[in-house]
Amino acid sequence: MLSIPWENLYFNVVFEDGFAVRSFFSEIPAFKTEYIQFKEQLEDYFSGKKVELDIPAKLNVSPFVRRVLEEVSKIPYGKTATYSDIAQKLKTSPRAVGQAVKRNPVPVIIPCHRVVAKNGLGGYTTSVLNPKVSLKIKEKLLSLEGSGISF
DNA sequence: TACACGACCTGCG
DNA sequence: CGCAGGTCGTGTA
Repeated sequence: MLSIPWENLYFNVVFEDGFAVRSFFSEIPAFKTEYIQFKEQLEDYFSGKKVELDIPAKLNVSPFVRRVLEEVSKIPYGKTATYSDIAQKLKTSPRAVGQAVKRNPVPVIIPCHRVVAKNGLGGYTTSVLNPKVSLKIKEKLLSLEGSGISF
């Protein structure tokens, strides 16, 4: 487990057998951070260094969601893709993609914040926080990566 | 099986 | 602008 401070929040990750299984944002640190392998990598990321996160995750999701998240993982640091881009690659619909990324158990580690709507930002519902705050997080993650998005 | 519901998109007025 | 209609995987019953 670990909790890393960022902005006025904390980013928390749950590990099992060396795999990330769940991550979320919270106002209060959810865990007492023990030493783990990926702490420094994440701290670098949140401090604004351009690091491609490389953290193994164990996903307990449907085959379809897995395929979508697989595509999402390919979006490079600082870039974005639209829901319909991904839909086209997987021969499905943008809405189905939206549902799939919504079920991403490990936000940030699988960069679902890089998936945006064609006209706008799209949504973001990870964490225990309310939707408005969540969306703010998405925006800040994108600007942290310097995606050059202005809304 | 059936149905309602999206972190969407497109076309029409 | 607004809005209907299309889309397709999921959860629930």
